[in-house]
Amino acid sequence: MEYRDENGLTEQEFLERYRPGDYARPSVAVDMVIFTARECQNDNYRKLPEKKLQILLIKRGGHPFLGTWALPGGFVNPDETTEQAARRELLEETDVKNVYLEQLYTFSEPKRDPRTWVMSCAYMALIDSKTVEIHAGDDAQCAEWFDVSLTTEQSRIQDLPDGFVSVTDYRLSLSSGENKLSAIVRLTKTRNAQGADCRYEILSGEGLAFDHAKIIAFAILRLRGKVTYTDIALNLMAEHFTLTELQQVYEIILDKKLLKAPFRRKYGYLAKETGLLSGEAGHRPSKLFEKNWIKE
Amino acid sequence: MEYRDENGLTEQEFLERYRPGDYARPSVAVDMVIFTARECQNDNYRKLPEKKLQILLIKRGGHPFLGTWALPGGFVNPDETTEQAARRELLEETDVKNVYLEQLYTFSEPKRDPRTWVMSCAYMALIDSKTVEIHAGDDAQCAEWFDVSLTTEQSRIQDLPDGFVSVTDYRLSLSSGENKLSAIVRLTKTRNAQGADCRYEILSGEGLAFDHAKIIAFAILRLRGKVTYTDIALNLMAEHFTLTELQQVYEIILDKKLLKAPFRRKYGYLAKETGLLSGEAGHRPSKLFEKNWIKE
DNA sequence: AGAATAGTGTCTTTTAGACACTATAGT
DNA sequence: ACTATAGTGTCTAAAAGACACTATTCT
Repeated sequence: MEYRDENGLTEQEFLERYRPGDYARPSVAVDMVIFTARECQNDNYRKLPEKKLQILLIKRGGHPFLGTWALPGGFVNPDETTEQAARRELLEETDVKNVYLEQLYTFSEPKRDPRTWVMSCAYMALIDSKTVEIHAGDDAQCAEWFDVSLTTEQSRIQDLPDGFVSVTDYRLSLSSGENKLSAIVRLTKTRNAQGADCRYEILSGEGLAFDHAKIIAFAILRLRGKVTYTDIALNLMAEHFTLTELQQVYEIILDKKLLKAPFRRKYGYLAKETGLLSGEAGHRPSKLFEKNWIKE
Repeated sequence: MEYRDENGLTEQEFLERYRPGDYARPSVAVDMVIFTARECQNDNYRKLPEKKLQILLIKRGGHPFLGTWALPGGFVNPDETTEQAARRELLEETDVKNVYLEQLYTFSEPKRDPRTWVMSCAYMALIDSKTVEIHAGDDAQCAEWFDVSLTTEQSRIQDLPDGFVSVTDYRLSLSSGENKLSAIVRLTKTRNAQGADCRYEILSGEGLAFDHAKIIAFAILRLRGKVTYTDIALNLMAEHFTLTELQQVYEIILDKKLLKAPFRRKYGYLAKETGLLSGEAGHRPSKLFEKNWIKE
């Protein structure tokens, strides 16, 4: 292109002369909500182990929010995309190289970090619990898997002349042995002629750093939303799995029981028979399947 | 909180002494894909006006990409969220204050802007074409509404031992009178044990600045995905509308014809009767409806 | 034998798709 | 009367929900 601008410069010349201005720039971090579905121990040899939805949190070893728990993450370098930064951090924190990674949302409240202007590009990662090991990172005292649940505490809808406002308070609960964290995250949806809006706020919560309660709630709602119409749940499964295990994963994500027969009719196509059988349980063995990704 | 860190500082003391380090920081911009559904003129007095899906583009008046067309947008200030920045820019560019605004994705390829490290937090805005006026912004020569379409040019799926790779080439076409822009955007989806990935690249394209072809394609695919299971399309409607108009909006978003009766059964609940009737067309008048937002 | 899970059959209800029909204002 | 759209009825096929039934392994 040989256009010249009002100073008579070509693009090449312009770029050679270009100096970044003095505009303020934010730091940009990535924060990761790393989900896994882990089996708990069981007393009864006959019963199947229960599954729990878990996320990885790191205890902060420095200010701010010293002593509280935070999502794994770090700053983005100038030579990488946010996704590359997320993968790099994931590799530092865990030993997992290949995972499902999805960008969620960029949180940009100017005061979300008390130090300075920091935006957070949040990612959701899904990994098979069997392939993970935790590495304690540099700036972390320790990393722990927390059982996580998000339940509706209260929900109100108010009609407007030409729309409505709905306010839902979610309780986010996290627990790992002795450590129990909890927060209330409010989602306010407004819809009328004056526009459409969707706002998250943290009403209360102890023990979680920054706005991470908001990010976790956002991630769970996204996961819940996508699980029924995508194959996203397969990313939480091991190489071989039973249909009951797949159903358990759906149940912990959706936080409700499902009926067996309709579940298998609806989602059975996500699993491909391998000919293998599970065994050594106090009951009939089940077929082992492998992932059958939806091709599109 | 009265925890002290390894230097014996409380959080308060730490923050007072905190100086931002010398880490490189990106500039962060917002770019907006502003959709509207506009009626075209018609020759036959009997026929209904056709609707077109349009987006707003601005002709660049300076380097880089001088003379090409770009999405409206601008840099985020330190005292605002990306969403506030998007609303501010929207108000500068058009006179629209209240719109549906949804964050799409943060594009962060280090070289996406030839000047310097600039991330773009992309937003999608939906507005009723009847309420918009265009203001030419400061740095813009002119702003125009472009008819937009995204069609599949080619699609290939290759099986992997434990998954697949799918490659879809989309043709993005934009036109506004004499101005015709076109680009091919490739979406590569990989899914196997080595991870799950979804990557957009611009294969070819003239006349669109930066990576904006990618952003526009992303926005259209998001809009298409959401229109069938949300009330998002209502944001493109005027205060009063007919069911046929609503169906037209679905058709231009999905880029296919729909049957009338099933459409009305499925989406009729999005419209609330007003008792009003349209008239002065060469055929039977139709009921005028108002928006009936889904409450949840 | 009995417990616990694996896996299937079938009924009902709901929803989607296809198409045909009737209704009505304006020229 | 004719045109183009408005609006409805109905048939079929597919999908979702509920529940009951049979099958199988290990202690």
